[in-house]
Amino acid sequence: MLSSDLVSGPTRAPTLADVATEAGVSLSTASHAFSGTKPVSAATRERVLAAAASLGWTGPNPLARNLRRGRSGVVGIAVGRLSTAFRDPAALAMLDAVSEVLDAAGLGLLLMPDDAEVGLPLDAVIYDICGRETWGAYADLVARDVPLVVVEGPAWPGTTFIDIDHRAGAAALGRHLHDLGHRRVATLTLEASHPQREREAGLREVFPEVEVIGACASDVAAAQETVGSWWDGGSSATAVVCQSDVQAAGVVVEARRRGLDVPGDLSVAGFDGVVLPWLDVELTTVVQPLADKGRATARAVLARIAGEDVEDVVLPVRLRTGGSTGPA
Amino acid sequence: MLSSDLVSGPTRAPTLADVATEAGVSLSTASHAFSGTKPVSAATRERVLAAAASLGWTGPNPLARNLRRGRSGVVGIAVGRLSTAFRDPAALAMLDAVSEVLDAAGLGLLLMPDDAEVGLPLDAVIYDICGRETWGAYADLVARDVPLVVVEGPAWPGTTFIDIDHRAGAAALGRHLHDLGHRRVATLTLEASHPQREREAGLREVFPEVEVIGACASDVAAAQETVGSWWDGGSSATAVVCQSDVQAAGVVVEARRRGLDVPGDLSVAGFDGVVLPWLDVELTTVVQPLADKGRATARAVLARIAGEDVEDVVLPVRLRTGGSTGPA
DNA sequence: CGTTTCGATCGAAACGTTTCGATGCTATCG
DNA sequence: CGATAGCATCGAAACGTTTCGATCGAAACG
Repeated sequence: MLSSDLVSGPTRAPTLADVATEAGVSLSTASHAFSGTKPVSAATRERVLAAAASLGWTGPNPLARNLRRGRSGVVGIAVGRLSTAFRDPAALAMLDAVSEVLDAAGLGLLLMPDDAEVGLPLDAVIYDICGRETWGAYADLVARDVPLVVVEGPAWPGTTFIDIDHRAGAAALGRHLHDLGHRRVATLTLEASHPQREREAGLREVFPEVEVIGACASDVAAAQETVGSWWDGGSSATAVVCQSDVQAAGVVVEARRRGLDVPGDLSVAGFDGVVLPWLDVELTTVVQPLADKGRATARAVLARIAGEDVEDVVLPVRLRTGGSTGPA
Repeated sequence: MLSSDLVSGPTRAPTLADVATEAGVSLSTASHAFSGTKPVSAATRERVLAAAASLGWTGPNPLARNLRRGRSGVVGIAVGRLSTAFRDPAALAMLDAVSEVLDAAGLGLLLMPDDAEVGLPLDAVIYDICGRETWGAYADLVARDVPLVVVEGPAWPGTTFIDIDHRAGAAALGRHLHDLGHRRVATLTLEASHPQREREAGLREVFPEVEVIGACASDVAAAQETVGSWWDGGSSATAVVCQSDVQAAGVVVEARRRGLDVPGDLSVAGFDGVVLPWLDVELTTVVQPLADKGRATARAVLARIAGEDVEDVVLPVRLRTGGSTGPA
């Protein structure tokens, strides 16, 4: 009872309509047999499944389903250049959590290099700030009414925010150093951005006169270079506060290269609370709940897609003292 | 001449049909005015564009366009758990190149956690082996006739392969160590996989009796632990050959922690040729053209999508000697 | 001036689903 | 026994494009 063309040419892939015909039921019944949206008698379902198998039908065409449903099942995540965005383990940890939640909800995660034209159907977009401030696609996405979730970002209208308490974390770190007797403190910053501004404000609650070494990406080599040329310029401090553990690691490496002992001659603090197995000192750092942040982000995405109202989230951080800071 | 409902309820987003009506042209003409598929008089185009602007039409609905075209514009890339897959800079460098080429072609890159059910419309899928051998979605994708490009993978029917010359690289590395006088050589491996088997074969061309320390992921901590317990078990060698620079870095770190000098007491070699700024010794390694590999992969994807025949690719590697290896 | 060619426009047919509403039909209830 | 409910099934209408083929003038040609 196979369908006609055994001598077929470039066989068109079978559609649900073909399956329905083969099974001798209507298109809608065939659909229900698969989706389970409406009840179908066992016998009929059997027949439909058999027809599908015999025709080699591989399930509903996702393109058609998407159009019908008005959903693509894909969430975009805007990152800068991939290799720089994910070089920091903190970004990865968060991405991991996002992916896990989205995956469980049957959604895919699409990497959006920063300035990509978005000709793709996205159900929502996550914008993970990494020291960036502008976003080429923002206006376009707003115009298209795509739900937007911004992580650690500036206040853009129409977006949901997921953030951490940068200021409190930085302030706690400042107090820790102050308690240790440090007075000449310098800081290595990220590019101007919301998290950077908040953290600097927190640090200045304790050290109003903190010196800015310079700004660089969250990258070991970049941090080495930036702090290195600062030292080369004759500057110094008893403690350096960084904006990521990766930066801090760069400062530690560079300090040692120059014969400085950490924490004997120099205290170094980071931010994030990631694990850097290759660094033989445990960094004093502000631990942020990366997995929670990722999950909160993903949950916000799901809620926004579902059309629910979503409240912004600010997650707490905590200070973890390690061996990279000591008495001044 | 604005359309009717100024007091509209939950306004349905305007469609191209609305634009056409507003502009007083047919649907097909409106479509042509945007896509440029067929010539349209300047005056008409003007009118259509104006109508689109006045209605706030944001361009063709990607879902509908995709269904019509039979393309989704999305390419999947199968990775394991994201955080482990991208912890190695080598994976990132390659991903970066893939993304760049795909992006230029207007395609998006979707991260596929390994065992995800693929209910999404993918134009093609990249399977980047990272010591993995099986692939849950493989059968499904083949059944759906999705073009598959496998990087460094086993020979699966119907897929295009992008590979590097593992064996020659490993053999060159072996000869280098042999020339330095090493005879007691051990190797840290990846999980059993095509690249691992090839590399081990290459190494055995020079050291048939090479001892296997153990298998672990390309991760500093994992490498430290694996080689550490091997040493703890009383084993030793004058040189350790690793399957990635990250593994090699782990071995270097662990060796030093135990008071071994590299390369004085122990030579360590890696694979990949990535930059690890925090490691103060330049690794002897097999440099693989990561960006080329990524570009070749992306080009293969594009060609397969276009329905062209694509030949498998094997890229050459070269030995780079650094300060991590020395006389036995 | 009759014929051909070409450019601009239009109508209609896909693309392959999901889902709304309607239609019988068989049990259930009072 | 008539009214009501519930189940299985069906037909048809979306979803919003792109594109094929046809039509209609006007310009170009001999």
